[in-house]
Amino acid sequence: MPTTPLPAAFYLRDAEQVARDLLGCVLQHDDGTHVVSGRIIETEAYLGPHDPASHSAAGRTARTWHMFGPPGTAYVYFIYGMHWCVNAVTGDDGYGSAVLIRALAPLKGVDIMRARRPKARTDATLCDGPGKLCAALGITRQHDGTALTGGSSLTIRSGTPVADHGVIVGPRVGISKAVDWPLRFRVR
DNA sequence: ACGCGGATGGCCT
DNA sequence: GGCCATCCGCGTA
Repeated sequence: MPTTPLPAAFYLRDAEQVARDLLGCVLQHDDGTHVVSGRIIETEAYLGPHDPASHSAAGRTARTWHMFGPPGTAYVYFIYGMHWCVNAVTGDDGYGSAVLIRALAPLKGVDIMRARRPKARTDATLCDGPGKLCAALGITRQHDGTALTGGSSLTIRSGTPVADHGVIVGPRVGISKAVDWPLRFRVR
């Protein structure tokens, strides 16, 4: 029996809670030829327009359009002229909160990941960064605005739950505002 | 084991 | 024009 994607109701909660609960779940890309997936081991919450570090703080622009979409939407953006990053939109449609997927532990299609990321020296470094995991899974602009809840090639599915004592909470990285807000979650 | 800087391009002011 | 929710390689220990 195939696993089923997490429903929209899962994402219709505070970004902080969704970020915590996404740990242990599985991000999967099935392009029709290959299935590539990984267990989510690091996330960051971006709370909404009132969060200075959130892309939604600048309002709904062409770039940030899908961050304001319905819960369970993929918000994929291009950064530093080189890298893609993927978020899961949370909260009410139009609100503008999301969870950045920061790292995975490879599960399926490791050989495909290695072909897509020939510079990775070990399996552990195939997906241990937001740009790396998008490269390894083949996530690009084509996934921006698609539903993670099914009907698209990119989905998030339930996995092995992570106990509270197995979660490390800390500040978000790579940002210049609200640098002390403890919204980064990582599997120990 | 760190720290630093170049790559590289879209978007907002 | 400047700023990025990054990655990689090279330098110094």
